[in-house]
Amino acid sequence: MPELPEVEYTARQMQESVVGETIDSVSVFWERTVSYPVLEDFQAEIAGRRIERVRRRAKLIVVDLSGGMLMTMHRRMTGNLLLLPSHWKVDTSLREADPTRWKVQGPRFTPDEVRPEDTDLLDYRQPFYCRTCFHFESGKLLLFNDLRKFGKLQLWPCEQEATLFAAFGPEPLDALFTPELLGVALAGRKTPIKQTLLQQEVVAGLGNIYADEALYYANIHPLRPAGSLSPDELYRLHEGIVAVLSSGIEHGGTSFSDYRDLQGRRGENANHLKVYQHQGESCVRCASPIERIVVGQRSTHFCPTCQLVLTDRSTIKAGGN
DNA sequence: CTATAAACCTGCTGGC
DNA sequence: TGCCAGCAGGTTTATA
Repeated sequence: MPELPEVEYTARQMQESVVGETIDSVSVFWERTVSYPVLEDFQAEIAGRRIERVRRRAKLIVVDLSGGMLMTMHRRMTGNLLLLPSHWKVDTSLREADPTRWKVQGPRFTPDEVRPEDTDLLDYRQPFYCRTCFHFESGKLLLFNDLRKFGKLQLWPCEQEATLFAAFGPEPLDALFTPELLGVALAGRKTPIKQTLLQQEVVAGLGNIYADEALYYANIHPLRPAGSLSPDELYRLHEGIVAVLSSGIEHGGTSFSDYRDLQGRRGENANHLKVYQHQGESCVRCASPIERIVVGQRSTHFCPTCQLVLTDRSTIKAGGN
């Protein structure tokens, strides 16, 4: 679920609220969440380090730590970060009381006393799939929650950064990302544009939701061969990518099911999507029913009228929107 | 190299 | 009501 806007929004919240915190220790409740280095080294190496900066690259949250290390956090499908105030404590009693439930749901967290600022957090008093808990010296807790356990945490020396990010394409919200650069990345590719946009080496950070929305914005059919786009279509697609990602960040991300922000709140961007999960509803531009097909094993939503297959709409005079 | 499928996990939905 | 197959926003790895 978390694509660029959700990761960017959370990284900005972390930059606001956890810079300066020192990590005292890390509790790991699902070992495979830590994918590098081995668990014992991860825990030993990260203890005592101070958080100096939090940023984003592609769909990774990057936490710069004192002493020349960085931690990457990838949320995959259902991963979320949650910051708990210092009067909240972890309760691991379920581990012995109900091992089966513990393995699936993880620990629970409870406040010493309920304070006014806890309003959005009260639902979290039941276990909610916490996989890793960072204990700060201030007493605050940073949780990595992940229902499906696909998310990954890694700790690397800063010198490794270039290698870690080598396979990522351009950042779509960076000024260096232009229609021309997009054209170069897509040139010669015969696979459907929808599939190609999901490849992180082409553009970093797009996922299934925003790829569909960007193609709708640009009036491009998802099955168009990626290398067949005209200069005008590349211009519109570039514009669409920037527009839908910016909108996603502005509205705090898209919360269809699992995504929550650092304070446990939902994002509002689902209210601003035009085609994703709108199959059968009327296109807001032409009123045709939105269709859903499968492209490269992924659900794909589009307007069959606005996004004409294998047609460059720039050649059609004064199109209907 | 491309392309498709399977794997990693749990919860939810829809069909029977 | 109950059970089970199938599906979900991501990425990597294997197989053809």
